[in-house]
Amino acid sequence: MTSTPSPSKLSAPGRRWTHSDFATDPESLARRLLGQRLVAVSARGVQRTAGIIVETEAYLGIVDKAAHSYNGRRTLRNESMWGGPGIAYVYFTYGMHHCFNVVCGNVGEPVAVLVRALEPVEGITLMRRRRLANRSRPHRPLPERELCAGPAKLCQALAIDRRLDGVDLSRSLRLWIEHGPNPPSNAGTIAVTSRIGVGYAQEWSEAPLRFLLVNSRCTSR
DNA sequence: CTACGGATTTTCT
DNA sequence: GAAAATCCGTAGT
Repeated sequence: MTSTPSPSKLSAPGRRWTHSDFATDPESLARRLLGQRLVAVSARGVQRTAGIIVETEAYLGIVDKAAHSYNGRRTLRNESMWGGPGIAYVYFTYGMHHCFNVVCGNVGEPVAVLVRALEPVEGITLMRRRRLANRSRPHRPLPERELCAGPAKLCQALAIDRRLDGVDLSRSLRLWIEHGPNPPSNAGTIAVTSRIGVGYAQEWSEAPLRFLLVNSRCTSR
């Protein structure tokens, strides 16, 4: 009976990602995050929202003109990019939006993966309420597939903001990743394209660093 | 379905 | 002072 491997030691659904799971290069992590579950708990610990990650982008750090840490740029805003594997990097942009990244790589290496879209799984009613707040009326009905179909949309739906910048995803009670029902070897269903919204990055704007689950209806485009 | 312009304010030059 | 890892509403195909 001891010779039977326990599935829970591999990637059992629901098991939380640990520190070492994040310690890999951004391209590998961007692929491996697809199919995994992002879970957020409200500040008072009551409301829980979650979704399956269906779209990611890798940001390669010092060499990557599209990365906030390009050329070693280190400021108050992007300090979390140096926090090491498993740290959340949440930034504010365009005067009104938040985006959520998972820092990875080696300790002190400013590389990360932007989570761009989720398939909603838990707390869908709450997600819809949050997404409809602060919108001009009248508005058209908001289909479930659009609740988290974009990096700022998912932050709104899961109430991720700068208060979660710098938290440790392997230890936080507010934000973490759980192993999804599918193993990372779902490579056949992954499409790769250039990254969105980084036209300023010249030759790096075309790099194939965006990853999507082809069969998902919840991606950003 | 695609295309475009405005919103809105932090952040860094 | 300018840009920003975006989104939404409107207009058109």
